[in-house]
Amino acid sequence: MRIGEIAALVGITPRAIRHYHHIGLLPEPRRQANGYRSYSVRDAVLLARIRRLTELGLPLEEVRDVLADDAGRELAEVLGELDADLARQEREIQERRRVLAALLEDPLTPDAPLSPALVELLKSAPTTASPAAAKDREHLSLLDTAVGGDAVYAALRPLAEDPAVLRLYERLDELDGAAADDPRIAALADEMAAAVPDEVLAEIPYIGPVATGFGQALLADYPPAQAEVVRRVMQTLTARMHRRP
Amino acid sequence: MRIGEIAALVGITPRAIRHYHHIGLLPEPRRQANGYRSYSVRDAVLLARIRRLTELGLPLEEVRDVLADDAGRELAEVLGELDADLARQEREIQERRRVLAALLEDPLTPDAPLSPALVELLKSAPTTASPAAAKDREHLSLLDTAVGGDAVYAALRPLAEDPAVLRLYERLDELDGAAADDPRIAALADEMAAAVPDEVLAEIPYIGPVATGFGQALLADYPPAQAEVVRRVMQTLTARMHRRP
DNA sequence: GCTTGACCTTGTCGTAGCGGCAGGGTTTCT
DNA sequence: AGAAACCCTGCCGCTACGACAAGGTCAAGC
Repeated sequence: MRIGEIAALVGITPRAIRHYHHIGLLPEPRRQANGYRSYSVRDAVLLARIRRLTELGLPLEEVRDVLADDAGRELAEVLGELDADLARQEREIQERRRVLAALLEDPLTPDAPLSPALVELLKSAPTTASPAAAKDREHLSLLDTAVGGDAVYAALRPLAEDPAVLRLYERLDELDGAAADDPRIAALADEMAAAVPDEVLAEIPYIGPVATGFGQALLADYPPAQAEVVRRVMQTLTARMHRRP
Repeated sequence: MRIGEIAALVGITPRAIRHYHHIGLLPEPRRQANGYRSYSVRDAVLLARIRRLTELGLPLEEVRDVLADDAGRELAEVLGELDADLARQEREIQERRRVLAALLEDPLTPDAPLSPALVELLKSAPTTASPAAAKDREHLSLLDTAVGGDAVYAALRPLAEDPAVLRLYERLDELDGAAADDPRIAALADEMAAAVPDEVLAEIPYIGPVATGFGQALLADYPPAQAEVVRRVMQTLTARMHRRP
């Protein structure tokens, strides 16, 4: 038999057969005078076994082991491991589909998939057009992957629902074009820091000193006066975290 | 932030981030004087979205589309397709596990995974030490992948259960070292061909002329006298297939 | 001041299982 | 005799990075 013939017989492609030769899964058959590979029925039987094993999802390397070892016990063991692996994959897929279903069911799906707990929190917050509030929501989506966990969101809920917080955001917005020594900065920073309850701080691992890379990056994201407010708030909060370990 | 910092923040590796830059999924940030990449909070938010999307199993190319398009509708569509894809994978895995369970349950599992129908057929056949019978069982395992289908095995069952067939195998075995013109050949070939019922021929697509690659390969698998028997049987059977289309 | 260790940089190779293509020879049908 | 349908070898491409290699940078400790 030539390669196309045996390939059609066992239902695989000639390319796959050559690949099996290449990796040593199937020995090269003898050649005809013209260089064509000449296959025997025994080759076909072997290829049929290979096909059935690979269709189960067995990697080629393990197929080789099974064919090499004078099978029996080896095969059952390998298939057992394969089943365990497939079971794991199945659980992973089901978990992902569970998350997906939750996302698709909620027509909100802002523009990024968020944890259900955070979606819940964002829903509970009053809507506002404040750019500062929008930016904070982005930071929350970062918190979602960086920290995660329902405890944070539970601690944040009173803050999110408090309409007074909106006024703080608006006052921050008003500092957009202001200078870094604007007189409104000190009071706003004090009030913002005071608005954050201890429970929230307890849930956030450790922001680190303001001079940290993340702190610098955060400040760089704001215009001067707002950055100064953020800097003071961070300083106050980290001091509070240190005082109450 | 430097790359290691932002990587730890969003829970991925620096290598992955560089990879995202390389494929254009995330734009390169500006560099510090020493050449280090300098990341902003916005980058972190983007990376967090990327991470959540990839964790769902979304390929990076589609993640790029979702981030590029001013999302909303696009996202839901992509996630819908993803869910359909995952559902398909889940079905495939379940099917494979179903087959695996059947194989593992049956302590027989000769040395290759066979279709349940074929296993059933082999069980129904009387055990024998005949080499010719063993070879035929290998050919059956080839038939399993080449043709498949319960109808073939149903048609073969009376043949498999017939103890008289064993005598035919034994007579074939006796021709092992014989010459190609042995006087026992003609009678044995006739009887073997006669033993194959029409129902079996009806289920086998078309063997093709004896001179075909497969026919040649099959004959090459037998010593001279046996090959001559097989050749005659094949000839008779193909003639019968032609007479009754 | 000098070393050590933990970072960062670029680049290349490897992964599983083939598909696709290039560039060439063979056989077979018309 | 030309075209279609085979066959050959060999190399690139795919996913989503991990694992090097070979070097530059920076803070801390001796």
